[in-house]
Amino acid sequence: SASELSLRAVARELGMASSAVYRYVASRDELLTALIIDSYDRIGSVAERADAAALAAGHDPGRRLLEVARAVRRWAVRHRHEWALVYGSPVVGYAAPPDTVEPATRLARVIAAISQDAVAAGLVAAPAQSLPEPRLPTAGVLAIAGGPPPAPYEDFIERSLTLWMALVGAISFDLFGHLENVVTDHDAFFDAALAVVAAGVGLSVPLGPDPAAERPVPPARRNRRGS
Amino acid sequence: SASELSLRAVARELGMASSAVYRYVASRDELLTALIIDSYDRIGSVAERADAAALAAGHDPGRRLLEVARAVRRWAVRHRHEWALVYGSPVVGYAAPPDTVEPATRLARVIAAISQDAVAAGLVAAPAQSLPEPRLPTAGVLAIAGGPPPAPYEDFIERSLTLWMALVGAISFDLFGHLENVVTDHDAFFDAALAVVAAGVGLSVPLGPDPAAERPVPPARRNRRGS
DNA sequence: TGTACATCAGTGAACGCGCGTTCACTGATGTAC
DNA sequence: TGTACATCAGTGAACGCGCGTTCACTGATGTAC
Repeated sequence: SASELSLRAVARELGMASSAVYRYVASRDELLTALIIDSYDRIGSVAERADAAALAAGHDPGRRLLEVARAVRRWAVRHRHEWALVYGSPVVGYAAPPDTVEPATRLARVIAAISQDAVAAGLVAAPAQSLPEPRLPTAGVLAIAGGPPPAPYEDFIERSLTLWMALVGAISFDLFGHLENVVTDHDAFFDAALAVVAAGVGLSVPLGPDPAAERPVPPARRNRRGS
Repeated sequence: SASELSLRAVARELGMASSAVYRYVASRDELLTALIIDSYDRIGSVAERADAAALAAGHDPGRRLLEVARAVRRWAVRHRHEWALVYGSPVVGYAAPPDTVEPATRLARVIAAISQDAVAAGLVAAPAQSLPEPRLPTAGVLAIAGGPPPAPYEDFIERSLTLWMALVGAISFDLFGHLENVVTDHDAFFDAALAVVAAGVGLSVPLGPDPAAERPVPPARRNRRGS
């Protein structure tokens, strides 16, 4: 997908000469970095907004996770190139600079927050088998999580990270074509896979008749300023 | 990674003129197809051999899954480009022909066989919450699985597919750099994540002190023909 | 209000590079008699 | 065993293309007096 993201292709998309791009970035690598940061930020903000909406609607952590996962997947389906840019094969000559790290964590933070809320609310089954010592998150991740989780959830950061990883993995797996001729309904399978992984983490994700169908489609509002 | 797999790059690697490659393939796309099929086949055969060895050693399904997952991951780490070729971002102008489908299923078949053996051996906890109807695998997948699974494991194919998807996802996530500065020990986290997902599927994967360490390293055998 | 000059966004031609693909060719190996 | 010819694996020059990058440029907008 790197060729769709060439400097000349971006210039073309913007309707300018390729040389004009150098007014804004110093090189192709800098352009790539800008595109990567922008994509991570968009994904992060989609996740944050979906969770905020679910929270405002009074949903429990399981349902929040489902809503966030669906929102991120919807974005990925609509922005395949950007998704592949950040979560697909690394671009060959390119090494992501440190500026990309923070935006990349935004999605993970949303998942982590939902997980922590679930633990705090007593909704998470204590793990049947705790992951063995030693604990694996780096100091940086541990700091973000606000220190090690309370017993008997000592390994809960590892479980949260697994959830995050599986979410990204499920979206990529489908987007990159590996569910073609494997599964009949990609949306339904995504929900199911999320529920399976979440169960492994100890979280319960609502299944079955699409919860989105619970709320009837609102009538078209033609005039947002109308009473 | 497509640029490392250009026709000219492959010719260079082989020490021949780029035009000589046309003696063997008709176009770049055909070369790509050959490389993809070869990679899928290697991955499949690594998985099959690892499972056969684990089976011969008398291991239970959980341990077999762990051994297969580790073997596939080890291969992926050593053949990053080939892994990215099949499981990374799709190559832009390229559509995989039907010949690639069968080799692509080999890894999935190994995972499915382990899952089925686990169910048959009564080692799988009946799911707390069954995935809702309708069933999602395509007719082709159902045929390979030997028909719908017995109650109360009706949704077991979906669960198996989730395991397969998460395995690929975990390997890619690490390989593509998303665990950098997230986790201290990538090997240990991989095992842990596998165990978490497997738990969601109902399978128990052995954890803790590396089971590979149980068997002492055999003394070097210099002469395989010796008594 | 008008003039002179600086700033700034964008142009278009040109460069060298690696790519996929073609084409006429070469030289070694195999087969026929 | 020796000669004549076909087959076959691989060569190397050439093509047109899209790429990243440079450079001197143009014309519109803003500022100083």
